[in-house]
Amino acid sequence: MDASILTIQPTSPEPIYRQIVEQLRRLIAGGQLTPGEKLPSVREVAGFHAVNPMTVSRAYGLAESEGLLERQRGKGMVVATGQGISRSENERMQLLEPHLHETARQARELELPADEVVRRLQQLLGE
Amino acid sequence: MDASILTIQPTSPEPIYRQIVEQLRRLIAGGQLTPGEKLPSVREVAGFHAVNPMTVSRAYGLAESEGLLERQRGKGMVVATGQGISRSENERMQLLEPHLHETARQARELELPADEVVRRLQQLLGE
DNA sequence: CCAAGTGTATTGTTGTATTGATACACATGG
DNA sequence: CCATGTGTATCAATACAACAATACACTTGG
Repeated sequence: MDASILTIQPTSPEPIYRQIVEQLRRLIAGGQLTPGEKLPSVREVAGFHAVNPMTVSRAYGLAESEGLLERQRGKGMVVATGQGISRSENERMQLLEPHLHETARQARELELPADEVVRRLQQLLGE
Repeated sequence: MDASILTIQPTSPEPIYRQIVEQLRRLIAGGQLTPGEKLPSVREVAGFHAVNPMTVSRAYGLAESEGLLERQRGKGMVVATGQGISRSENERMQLLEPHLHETARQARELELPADEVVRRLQQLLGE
C-alpha cells in the first residue's frame, strides 16, 4: 500500500496524528480501505511525509484502540475485519454531520442565503 | 450588548480565543454586528461564559489588530467603522470557502453521493 | 538461523499554545 | 476627585505536539 493515500498538512493547527486518524476513519467507512487491507508501514508514511515515525505510530495506535485497525505483530497494521464492510450510507453520513452543522452555523452567522451556499458546495463536490 | 451573542464551546479543541475571533469576523461581515456597535465587556463575556478575562481580551486584541474592532480607551471595544458596511455576498462567501472545501474533501473520502450531502446541508440551513 | 522488515515503549528535548492570576493605566459619571 | 468601569501588560503554570535517538519484541524470507 502506498503512503500517498494519506494527506498531511504540516501547517494546519490540527495535529498531525489526529489528521491521520480522522482520515483513516473516513477512508475505511467509505470503502477506499477495505477490511484486511495492509496499511503503509509507519516508517514508510513517516519517510514519505517527512514526519516523525512515532507520530505515525501514535495515530495507528489510536486507530487501533478505536477498532479501525488491527495489529499483526511483526507484520504491520491492517484494516480491522468488521470495519467498513456494510457501512450504510446513513452511517457514513453521520460522520459528516458535525461538520455540516458547523457549516450551517457559520453560514447563518454570515447571513448567507441558503441557495448560494448549497450551490457552491454542489459545485465543489462535482470536481 | 449582551454577552450571549457569542457561543463558546469549552470542550472543543479549537482554542477559545480563536472561536471568539472567528465568530466576530462572521457576525460583523454578516451585519449582525454593525459599525460603531458596542461589544460586551471583557469581564461580562468572561463571567457569562466562565472563561478567563484575559482569554477574551486576547481575542479582542487580535480582532482589533485585524481591523475588525476599535478600542476606545477606558470605554470598551466597538465594531470598527468601515467594517461590514457593504460586505458583498461574494466577500462573505469567501469566508466560508475553506470550510466548504474541507466539507467536500471529507465527503469524497466517505464516498458519499453529492446529492445526499447537498440535500442534508439544505435541510440544516432551513432550520 | 538471521538479516530485514514490522509496530512500539521509553526517555528526553524543544517549541509553542493556552489559560490563569495579578496589577496596572486609562476614562467616565456621580 | 474617586469609585467604578474599561482593556491589557506581565509573569507563571501547564499542557500539548512533534521530534530525536534508542532499544525491544515480533515475523518473515532467504
